[in-house]
Amino acid sequence: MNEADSRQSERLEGSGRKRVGIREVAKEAGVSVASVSRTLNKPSTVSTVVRQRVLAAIERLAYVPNSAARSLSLQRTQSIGAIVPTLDYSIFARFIEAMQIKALQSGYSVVLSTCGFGPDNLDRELEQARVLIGHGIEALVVSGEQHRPELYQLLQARNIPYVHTSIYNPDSPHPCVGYDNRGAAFKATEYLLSLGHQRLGALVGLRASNDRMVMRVEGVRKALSGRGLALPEERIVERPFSIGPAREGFRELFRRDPGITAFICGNDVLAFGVLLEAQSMGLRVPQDVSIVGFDNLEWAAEIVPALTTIQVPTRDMGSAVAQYLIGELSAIPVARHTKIDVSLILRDSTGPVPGR
Amino acid sequence: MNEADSRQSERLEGSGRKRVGIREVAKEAGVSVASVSRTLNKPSTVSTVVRQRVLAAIERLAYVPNSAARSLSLQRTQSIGAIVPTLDYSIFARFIEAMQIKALQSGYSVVLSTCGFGPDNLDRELEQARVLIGHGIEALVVSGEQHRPELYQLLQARNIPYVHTSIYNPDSPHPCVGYDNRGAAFKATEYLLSLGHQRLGALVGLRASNDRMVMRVEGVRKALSGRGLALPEERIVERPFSIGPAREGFRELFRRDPGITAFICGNDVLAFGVLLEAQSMGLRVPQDVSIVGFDNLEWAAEIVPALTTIQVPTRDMGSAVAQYLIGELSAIPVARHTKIDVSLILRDSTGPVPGR
DNA sequence: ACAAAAACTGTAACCGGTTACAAGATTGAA
DNA sequence: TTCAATCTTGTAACCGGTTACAGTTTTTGT
Repeated sequence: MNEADSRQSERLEGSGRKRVGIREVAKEAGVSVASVSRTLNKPSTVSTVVRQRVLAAIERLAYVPNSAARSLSLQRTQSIGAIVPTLDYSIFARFIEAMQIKALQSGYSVVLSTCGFGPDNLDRELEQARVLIGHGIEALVVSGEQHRPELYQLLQARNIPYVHTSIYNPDSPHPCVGYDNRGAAFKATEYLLSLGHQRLGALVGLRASNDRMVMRVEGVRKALSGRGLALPEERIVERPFSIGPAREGFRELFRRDPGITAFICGNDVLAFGVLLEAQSMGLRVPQDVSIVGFDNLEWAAEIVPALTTIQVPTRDMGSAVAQYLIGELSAIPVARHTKIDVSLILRDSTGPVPGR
Repeated sequence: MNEADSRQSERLEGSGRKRVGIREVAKEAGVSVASVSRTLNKPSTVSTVVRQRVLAAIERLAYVPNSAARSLSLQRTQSIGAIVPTLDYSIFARFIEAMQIKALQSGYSVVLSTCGFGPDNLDRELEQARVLIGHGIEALVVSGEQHRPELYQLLQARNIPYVHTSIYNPDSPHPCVGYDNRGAAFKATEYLLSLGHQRLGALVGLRASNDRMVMRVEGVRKALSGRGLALPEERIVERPFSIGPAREGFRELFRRDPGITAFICGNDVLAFGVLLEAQSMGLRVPQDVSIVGFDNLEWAAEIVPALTTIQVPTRDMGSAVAQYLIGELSAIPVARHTKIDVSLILRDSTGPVPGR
């Protein structure tokens, strides 16, 4: 046994004394292990005298049950997995936070992973899911509805409940708790159309690895086609979700078509980049160009001009996801598809089309 | 057995088929369970032919090891707990994300909890720690160095390694990975002093439940007292970390003392609120008032004027924390106190004191 | 007072991995 | 060719809880 091993086992055993298990407690209290277990889990099935002797013994020995043994025996780990693209975006952070708080109320912990926004996100997601399943999660939540088929195989083979989130698709065979991305983008576009805009540009995330972006573009197109208009691919630019790339993306869109009067953005960060770059190019917002974001981040109301955007109640979504999964796990009937309502927040970054 | 139980056990058993364990894999591959276990854990001790048959069987049966059983056998859960005030602040989100990614490289998962910024955060932290320990975390990271004594008792009784983070205190008996809050605030204040400012105001978070804020105020005071100046309590206002309260906090500070020429803020969100409110009151930044933030959030460089602030490499801190804890767990010698360097980023929200 | 029912308690098997130990196979040297 | 050293492999005990089942005691009903 080398030094590392000995320090290791020292930690495990806890300063020399032998680790106390349920058998030691039973002996100390002069009862059987079953009585100890019952005292802890179903106190009502045990006589007062036994219960008190057990509790005293537990106290005396500073006994703490081993959760791995309990999990193994019960075949439940009391933990839920979550995979999101990143935590470094308020929407997801709030979502996870709300979900974690809700889960805790039912005694579940949340085990977290991120898969990024990159082109390999589906593979990374699958990989993370393997790790999480290996860690014994009882349920899993993933973003969007585009996933590797192997993911579903893994989950279904083990009968692990899961949900798609950030999207709402009542026609999907998969359960989901989310909002209607298409509808939200449709609504925003309708509003721009009502202001007279006809030539829109879109700055979105990487659609190849983000189905929400695909749906939002579809929503824009649906609204446009209702008026005989269109959003050609050359007026769509994809950029990562940060300000620098967004500014550059705006220049690219403007270069391709300086006649665009309204920019619809994949999220508020992109919108902020567009706003900054437009302003630094001397364009007035909203007099010269209108800008619409998505997510309603905290600062969206505060920047100048305040951003017109889509409000998404992410915290509610997090709670609802936890509730759905816990419902599934406790065999409480829950709706397979839950719609979270979003709303269009009108602020100062949008205005009538110029020259009207 | 009621309906709920039957649905429950149906899930556990997996659509009729018996759950595959290591014994099923062994049978499928025509080897012993030991060989399967060895193929997974010490492939070099197993012949190529056996290894391949085992891997094929694992593939065929879509076998995933049961982590509870593994934990029980090895006496380790391969998970690390983390408690942060909130995820809904980029600094913490990035920290957790980096930590999670680093931990994963060594096969550890991160189990997450939040305790808020409120006055009860220490109690909530303790409560969350209990849950996490109950979940079998092998190590724990907490923010700051102010914690309930019971927390340390819990951890020490079980020999669970832990770190303080977001602070650096080489004199503490507790290990930490963080930055020097006092020093950072000192540096920022020195800079303001060099610009001729003498009358500073501070808008910070709730100090009663946030020792980082206490230290930052100390840093400011230390720099001031070096020049025979002071920061009286009436020029300190505490507000929650969001824009609305920050704006209101600025008004309060301004009301108490309209002669303040520089505002040093507990973080960038507070600084942004101050900036917005100052501007909306007709004050020019930095000609009339200077503003300094803390954290260097993504948009700090982009707002107008760009924010002078303290840059904190939170991702590095997250990695370092994971590394420290994993080092402790593997009995690899690691420094007990790790300092993360921060730097003052000079931008446009600070300028010479007016009238000079 | 006595039988039946209810309440309580204990024994031992089980959950699904890991690994000490023993046994069998292979290699290499003499 | 033979025997020891080395490499592979398998068996079965263990990790620390839970709980079915059986046995014992107490309560209840008549």
